[in-house]
Amino acid sequence: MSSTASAKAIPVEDLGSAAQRDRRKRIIDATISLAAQGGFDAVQMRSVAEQADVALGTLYRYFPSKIHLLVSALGREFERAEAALADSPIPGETASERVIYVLRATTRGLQGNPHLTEALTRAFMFADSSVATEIHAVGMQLSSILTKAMHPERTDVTEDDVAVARVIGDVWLSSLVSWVTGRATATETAAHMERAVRMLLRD
Amino acid sequence: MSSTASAKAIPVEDLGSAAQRDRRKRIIDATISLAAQGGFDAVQMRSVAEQADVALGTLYRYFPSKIHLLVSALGREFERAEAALADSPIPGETASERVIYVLRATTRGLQGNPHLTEALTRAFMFADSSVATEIHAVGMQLSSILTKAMHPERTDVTEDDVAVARVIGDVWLSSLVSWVTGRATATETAAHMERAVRMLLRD
DNA sequence: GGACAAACTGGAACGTGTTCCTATTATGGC
DNA sequence: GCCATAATAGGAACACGTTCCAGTTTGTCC
Repeated sequence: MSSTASAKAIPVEDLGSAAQRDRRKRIIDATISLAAQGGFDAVQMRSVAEQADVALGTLYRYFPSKIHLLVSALGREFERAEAALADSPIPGETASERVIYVLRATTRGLQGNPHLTEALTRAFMFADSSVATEIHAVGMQLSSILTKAMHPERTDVTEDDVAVARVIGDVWLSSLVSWVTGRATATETAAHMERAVRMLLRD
Repeated sequence: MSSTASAKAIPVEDLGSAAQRDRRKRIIDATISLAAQGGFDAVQMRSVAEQADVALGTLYRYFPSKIHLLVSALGREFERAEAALADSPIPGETASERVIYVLRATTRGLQGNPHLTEALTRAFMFADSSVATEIHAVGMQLSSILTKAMHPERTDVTEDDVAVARVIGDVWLSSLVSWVTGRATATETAAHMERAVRMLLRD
């Protein structure tokens, strides 16, 4: 895994035929399935290609590296989480209560699938600038989830809100890394995150 | 790079002979030299062994994986930074001013050597529980640097101080990752960190 | 100094991410 | 339907982290 994979991934929009969109979907399905089963190490490019019923070269045409592949999978998982949260209003009287609720819900989802979380988190932390597009998408999703939890009614957010959301995101990521790498328990992780949120959103 | 390197590194204290301490030093020297030159990818185990004038098997006896090696190098760099800061009192009237000073100084040091920083940061983020000992040491160093900046006079620190220091450390790490992976400029990184510190230490 | 164990050397070998090449198959324009 | 082009299949080949082994050197105890 060199960190200098230079080629770009094929954007989803450029996938002309239905067969191509289907291949792409099969590839990400295979990725998530393998990751959920055995984590980062189990997502082997040959296995993904085989399970997606696609040649190795084709896999690399769609995703120029294992990291691109996993970060794209992360994006899809985030979309799911965002959609699930949008279904019902977020409970909680204050911003910090709502943010903690969202973090708990999301983290619970992640911790229910430790291998998958490990694989996706590792990929995210290892990604370099060649994955900037995919990373940026994920960052926007996270920021959107958090600012929505802070101010469910507002559609515009202040610069300060974004800054707070970014710090919370930072803490969340660091905690996630500590957890997936076995340096902290789920309980410790949750406690640390909630403490940080209360420090940042004193309401 | 499998994430399941199981063996333990040889603790420094267990290195009996002077020849062994010297080998260990040569290995870390070579690691830092290669990392400073070409980053994570340039730290190739064969190159490190060759430059340290040591057989590949011996390198693996001292450091059971590339990650252990780089995290140990990070520890040595942190020791240097901590010693440099201990030399003179930290300027600044308030805790946040002093913390920002320390972060600026440290970050400047890191950004003066982007390849080295990239290599060490990547390794830190990728480390799993088999590197827990080394990681813990680095975490303690960082925490100590930050709490000292917050309260230069005090020798005891409260639980709250440690929690704040941990959050600042989280933000610092995330920012560092954004920077080394080319997703944020040095200026953006610095601004984000300082903003976070002011949010956390309102003094 | 000799005998034994531990450490070291040099290098082969293996796994997995990545690249590359050729033959075959789908796709779109006429 | 037919051709030109692109996309895919299948698989060899390469790079680097890691493991392993046979032989040699170093260190320790008597």
